[in-house]
Amino acid sequence: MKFVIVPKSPFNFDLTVGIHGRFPAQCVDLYSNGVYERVLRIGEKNHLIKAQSAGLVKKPRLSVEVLPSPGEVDKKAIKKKIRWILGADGDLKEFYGVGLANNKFAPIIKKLYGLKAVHTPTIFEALIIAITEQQLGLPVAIRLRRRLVERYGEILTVRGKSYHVFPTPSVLSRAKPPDIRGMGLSTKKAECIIDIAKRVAGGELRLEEMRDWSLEQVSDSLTKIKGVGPWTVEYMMLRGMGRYDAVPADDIALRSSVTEFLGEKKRVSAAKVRELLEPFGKYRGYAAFYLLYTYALQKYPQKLLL
DNA sequence: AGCCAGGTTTAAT
DNA sequence: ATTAAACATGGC
Repeated sequence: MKFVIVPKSPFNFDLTVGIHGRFPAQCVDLYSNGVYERVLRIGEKNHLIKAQSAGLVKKPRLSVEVLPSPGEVDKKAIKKKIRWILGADGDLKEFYGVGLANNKFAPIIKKLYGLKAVHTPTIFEALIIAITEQQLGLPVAIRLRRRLVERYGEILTVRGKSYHVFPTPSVLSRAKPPDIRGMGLSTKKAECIIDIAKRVAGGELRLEEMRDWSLEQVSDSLTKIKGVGPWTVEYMMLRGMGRYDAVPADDIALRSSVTEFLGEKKRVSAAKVRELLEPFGKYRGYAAFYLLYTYALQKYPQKLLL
């Protein structure tokens, strides 16, 4: 199946999905030479998505291919999900309005014009990613995550090329802590990941129903799980739910970024991050995302090796 | 060499 | 109430 997506303008496709190509060790979202590829699980079936830009930042158009072609029933769900993971429907107008009026923030927006926040297909995936990224440097965390994906995720082969699929809750629920520990994750993270997978697979934890809960409701509910704290929930809400009112203020990289790019002297506190991003209102999470992206561009200018 | 890098919990002071 | 330790690994 081939079709065209018209994202809300402006949309810089290569900048937006290019973040994935910056960390090739992460093997679920692929980006190289202008082509984005990843496997989506729809129903019980895996489909490879290939997308590339066929337009301009101010007149965005994406050409998309889905392999194997989905049945009639799944077509609509797949199209909707692709728009979601690419951030095609994100509205930057209000965020840019506030940001451009701030002389410290305006250069960041000008440099990243048309960058949208990408999303994980499922909240579960974002939550597992957040746990693996706790406290570790990004390159290390992504390598550990890759081992998890390689061990527990399915493989979809299309036209002779194999693609990794993010593991399902069901498969991860059957993992044993020592196995995950053996991949380099801490025992605590291993237990936490399995615990969450069991709850999701068992239907007790229905993450997808939390999309329109308040920040506080989501946070209160999820931080009851051992190993899930405020940062994990806030980070997950940005990446998995597209909740741009969430700010992972404890994030060391965000604090560093705010310090450097908003002109502070010493590394700012989480409280200071919240204070400085408060003028962005319900788009403060977008401000956090732009700051984190700016930080990553500077810190990881080259592609990272495996 | 040693400390820091995209946290959070638990247990020992 | 504070502090230490736990997961890997490269850069400064």
